[in-house]
Amino acid sequence: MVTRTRFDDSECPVARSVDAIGDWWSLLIVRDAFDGSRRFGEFQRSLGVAKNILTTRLRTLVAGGVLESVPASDGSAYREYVLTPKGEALFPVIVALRQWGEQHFFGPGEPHSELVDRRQGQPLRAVEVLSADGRRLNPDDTTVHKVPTR
Amino acid sequence: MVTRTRFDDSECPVARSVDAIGDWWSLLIVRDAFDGSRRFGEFQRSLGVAKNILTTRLRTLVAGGVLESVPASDGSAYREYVLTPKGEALFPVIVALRQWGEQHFFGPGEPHSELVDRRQGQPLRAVEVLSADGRRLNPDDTTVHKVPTR
DNA sequence: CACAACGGTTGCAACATGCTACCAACAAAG
DNA sequence: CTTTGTTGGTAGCATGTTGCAACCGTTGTG
Repeated sequence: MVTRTRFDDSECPVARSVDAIGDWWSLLIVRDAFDGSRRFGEFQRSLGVAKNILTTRLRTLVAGGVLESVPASDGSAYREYVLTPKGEALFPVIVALRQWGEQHFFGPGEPHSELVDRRQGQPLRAVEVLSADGRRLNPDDTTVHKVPTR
Repeated sequence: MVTRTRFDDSECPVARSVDAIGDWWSLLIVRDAFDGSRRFGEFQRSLGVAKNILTTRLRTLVAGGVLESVPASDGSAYREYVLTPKGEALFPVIVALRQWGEQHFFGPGEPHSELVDRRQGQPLRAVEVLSADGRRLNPDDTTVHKVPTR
């Protein structure tokens, strides 16, 4: 086969997550959904993606339980795509990716969109990995317990 | 053109991050690097990826400053691939993805690999998004400041 | 020196991506 | 109610990318 390799049966949660999202477009769709996009046309204009691609990605995300297709909120006969709780749980992933990008791909004065705390208008604190008792962990402070392949 | 669309000039940091990583294989390579893999063959066996794919992905990651190619630590003439500081900064992204996967893609008793605190052997605390003053933020508590497109 | 392991490269065939054109259902204006 | 524009797609095509398998030089090993 030459289809893209699937990871949905991996015992590694990272692999399954990656598989469920599907591709980068899907992740940017989720980003836009966090940012308030709901309609097909909104996603299309914001992303500049071809409509057939957007169609398949939205379908995949709905099938994967990340998005949900609901009747439009303005009473029209169209439909809208909104995040499910499972989709909303991707928030830390998107924020972490955003912060990584901010730190490494923009020059000091280079403008970029910014995610801020709505209540105070302040940028967010950097996402951290913490131990059960609250210590800040670096990669070296952790280790992976592999499950025996049986 | 039919090349995959690039996002490296987007003003959105999420898009640039996504573009820099390249594809899912690359992310899994980074995951394995956090898990201690260093050699070409280690990545290849762990991922089961075709060698030509692995070759190009490693090259892309090195070019993007995520990995670095260094002389092998065992004194042999081979080379190894290790994370740069920029690559290590992806740690929260991987952990967040892992936790999302754990929560949504495994049955209660289904076995999966697990990332634990090395010192105490305990699973990690869930990654959270916090405001500057430490409040836990949900997606609705935040808003994106878009930069004018000029 | 022989032989295996390592780290690739090359050449396909199949699939995915992206573009453009097309189209049906809906909405708004007249 | 008819015209016109918007919304949300589908269909077809050219090209790019993926994955497999075969091959190959270099390095380590007995």
